[in-house]
Amino acid sequence: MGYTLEDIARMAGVSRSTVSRVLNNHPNVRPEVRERVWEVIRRVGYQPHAAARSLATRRSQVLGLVIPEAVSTLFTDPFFPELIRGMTDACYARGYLLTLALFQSPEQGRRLLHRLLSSHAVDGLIVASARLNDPLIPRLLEDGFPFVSIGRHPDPRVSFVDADNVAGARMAVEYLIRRGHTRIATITGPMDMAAAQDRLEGYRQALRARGLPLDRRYIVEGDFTQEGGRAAMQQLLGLQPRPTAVFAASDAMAMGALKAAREAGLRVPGEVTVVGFDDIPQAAYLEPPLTTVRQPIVRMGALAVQLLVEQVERGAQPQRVVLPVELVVRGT
Amino acid sequence: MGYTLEDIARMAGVSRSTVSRVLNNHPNVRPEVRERVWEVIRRVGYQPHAAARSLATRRSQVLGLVIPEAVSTLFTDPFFPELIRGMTDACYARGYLLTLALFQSPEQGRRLLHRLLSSHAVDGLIVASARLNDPLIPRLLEDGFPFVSIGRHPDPRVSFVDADNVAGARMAVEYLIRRGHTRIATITGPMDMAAAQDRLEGYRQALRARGLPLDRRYIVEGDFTQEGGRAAMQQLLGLQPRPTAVFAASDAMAMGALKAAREAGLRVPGEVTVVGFDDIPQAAYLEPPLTTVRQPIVRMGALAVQLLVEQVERGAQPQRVVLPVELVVRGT
DNA sequence: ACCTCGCTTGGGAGCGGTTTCAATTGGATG
DNA sequence: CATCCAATTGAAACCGCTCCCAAGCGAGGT
Repeated sequence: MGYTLEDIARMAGVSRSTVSRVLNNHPNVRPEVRERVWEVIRRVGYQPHAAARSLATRRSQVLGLVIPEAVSTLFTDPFFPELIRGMTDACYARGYLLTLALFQSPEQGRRLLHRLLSSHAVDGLIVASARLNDPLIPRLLEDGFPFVSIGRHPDPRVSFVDADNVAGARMAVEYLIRRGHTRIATITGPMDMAAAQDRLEGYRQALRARGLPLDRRYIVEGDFTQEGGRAAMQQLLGLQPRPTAVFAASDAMAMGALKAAREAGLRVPGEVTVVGFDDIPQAAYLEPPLTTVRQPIVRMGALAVQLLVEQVERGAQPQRVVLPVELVVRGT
Repeated sequence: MGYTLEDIARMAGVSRSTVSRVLNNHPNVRPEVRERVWEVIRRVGYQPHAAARSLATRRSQVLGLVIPEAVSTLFTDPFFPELIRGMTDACYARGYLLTLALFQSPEQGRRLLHRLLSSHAVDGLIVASARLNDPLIPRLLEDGFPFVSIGRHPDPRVSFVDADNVAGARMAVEYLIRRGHTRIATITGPMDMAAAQDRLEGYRQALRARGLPLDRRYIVEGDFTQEGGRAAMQQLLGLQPRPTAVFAASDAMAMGALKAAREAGLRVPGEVTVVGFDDIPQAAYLEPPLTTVRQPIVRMGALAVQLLVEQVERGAQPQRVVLPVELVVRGT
């Protein structure tokens, strides 16, 4: 606790500069000196002072995870913990730390963001699934600040990592079609989120590909929450003819839909079938177990960190990565 | 982007020192000068360079949230997001940032912790519900490093914030007793966690207080997960006489228990009643809605930050806070 | 034997703040 | 009007690291 470069240098009988070179793997150090210095470093468990190093390198070795207020209500989704797991591991492996920027209001968001950026507290940001019209992203672009978005963004300057939501939704709906359903409804997410748009697009593509009619009334907007799914399902159950299957754009909404169906006295499955999206842990435990679409969330987090670090350290160009998803067929 | 103290000083026609004094609210600055300096600071949106300040003050203004590997499997619980919400807000309000230390293995944990501590990257840590025998806490104590535990710890030198698990469990079991149950079983958490011990203790107290017998076979250890709850319930259902009610020490386990009961062909409620603990969002949506115990998680997070900051900034003595919980009676 | 050149090494100037200390100022006091 | 003291201000040292630059060194070439 409390050694400095100077101390290590003295103990190893060299200068501060040499110890610094050893620490940073500079080539021009005689091997035996290098070893002698490492010896001392290991022995006393020396770690360079983060702030001092940041000050000199103009790098904080910290990344930030931004969760805008618009999605912070979804924060209790298991999506975020998994994302964070993927991100922290990738960060630590590269010598970075991960800090949280959780906004509860636009005002708080603006203030915190300003502080974060202009105090040089973070080298780059990962923005978790903002709404498409969130002012956050234009602002970061304007500032030229390195960031990666989780979830696609139309602007070509934006790096992002996304799951193939279109394909996932298509697979889910095709599955329903193969099971013989023809009156298939969907409960979408908030339509200002890319994931919601893409899942709806996948639904449309699947119907079109099989030549099924597209009934506007069968498309109801939800908000990715259980309660929203329930409300949307109640609306669907009032239709004539009633849909026999529903593709919910999230498992939470699928659970709400199931509840609504049961409350209406319908047998599930039997009179109505529901599939979801996300593969949250509960999905397997529902009665009946939910067929759903699994995204590689941990990988997405890790990849986002990788892209961001490349951007920060080597000024890499914007990259757009879409990862494949997987249909998980269960009881329904 | 990129003003320094020097720049501000020049623009305001004063010296670096004076600007520093203004920023840090030192008393001895003439009011008109102070105002003139603030003027400039606001106009250009100046923020001091975090690393430079840290280097000089020997404070990073960053707190860390440690999630030991033992509980990182529970990370998908809604418990953590809520805790984090409470913590981030409290941090921002005090000018701190929150960084994550998520361990996936003891080895990774040790390394990261060493790096965190000796690089002065964080001023203090909040340790999320470690197991009682986790070597983490003795180590922090030995280093004299400021930290607060979420969940009680026997060592008197440890500051902690905890929910009143004993009372919560007692309330849940008393509720079952009032409903006329006499054969009440419990599914506990891992017994090396304080919360699990305390909830079991509450169960015991309730039975004892009402003069009900304590049947060892009615106490089965789970692991706080849904699957663990299911397995434990299967064991309970094999007993003669079968318990008519079960207190599960977590909602996740309660859900697993419900599933096991249904798989065994039992009516719920009716042939068996289940209550839980935690009040996770799904609890209200179960069929039937789950009676459970709610902890003030957000407040716990905020309070932990407050205690930690007092410890860091004013060297406050260890404090132990236990917050009241609330029984949420639902359908069961 | 002398010179060049490349590899090692150490010295020192920052990086952008805080804080000590001494100098200056202005008002109160005798 | 001279003296003293507190309030205000600026200069400079320092926090611990990186990196530029110049000096020292030995090897290879002539």
